[in-house]
Amino acid sequence: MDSERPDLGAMVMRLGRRLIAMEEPILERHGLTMWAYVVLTALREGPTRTQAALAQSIGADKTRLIPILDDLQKRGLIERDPDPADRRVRLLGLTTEGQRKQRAIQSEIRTAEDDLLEDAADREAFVRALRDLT
Amino acid sequence: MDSERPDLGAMVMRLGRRLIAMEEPILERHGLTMWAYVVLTALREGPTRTQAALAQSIGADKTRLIPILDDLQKRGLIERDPDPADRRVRLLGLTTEGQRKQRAIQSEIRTAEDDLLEDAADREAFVRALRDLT
DNA sequence: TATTGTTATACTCTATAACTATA
DNA sequence: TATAGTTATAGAGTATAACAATA
Repeated sequence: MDSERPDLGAMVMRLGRRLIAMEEPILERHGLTMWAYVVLTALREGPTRTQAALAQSIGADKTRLIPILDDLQKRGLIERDPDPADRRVRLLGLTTEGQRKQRAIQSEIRTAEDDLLEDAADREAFVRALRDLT
Repeated sequence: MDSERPDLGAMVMRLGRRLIAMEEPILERHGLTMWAYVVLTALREGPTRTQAALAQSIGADKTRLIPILDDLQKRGLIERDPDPADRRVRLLGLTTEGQRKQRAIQSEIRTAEDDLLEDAADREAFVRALRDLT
């Protein structure tokens, strides 16, 4: 391994900030925050049974989720209904409109990512290694 | 490029958090915060002429730097003297002890990073691409 | 008047603790 | 009593604005 390179953490975090800066204008055009998009993307994998489970899966606190879910629900992007079997629990899922929106945003982000990766040799290997590590 | 993968930003940020979690115990053993270590590492590249320039080079606000520099100076890890040619300016550099400390920490971090990268195929390509992108 | 560094203040993000409703 | 969700509050981290020293 190359012995004279910046710390991995520093490089990765710098790239992360760059990617987020790239995504932000896209999200803003769609009127969503980063966390709201993260929620839509997590729900796309499949519906979630409790808000606490969703919070954990995206690395957020359950209390942080609430205003985000309020907004997404108000805008008709998610469903959030009490579980008839245990009315303490809220069943969460994407609406058709929510699915459409998530796909539209992700597609724009993918295009921008591919642009950015153009600069890198070994970009297929980069993405493979990234998947292995996460 | 693989069409069914998580967003690059999500993966990169997740890896970044993992790397930081890995570095934190090392830094704690040395009694330094992440930002203090970032400052030592930036100064290792060579002395800096103004605090504002240092702040910008590490992506921090100049006001955030001040308590960090206060602490590093008090502990004898950096020099911070008014420039005789323009006494508004503080010349910043590592002391011998500061250099020693930075090298010791970086070496420990490198060892831990190499452990973590073991899990990934294509790790040389990964690091190359990461350098290209940052 | 402009610039470097510093201090004081405000703002944003996040987590902790207390509360409501169900079980 | 225990748990899911919610609300209220407090803390950390960060940025903005005002200030002091020097040019």
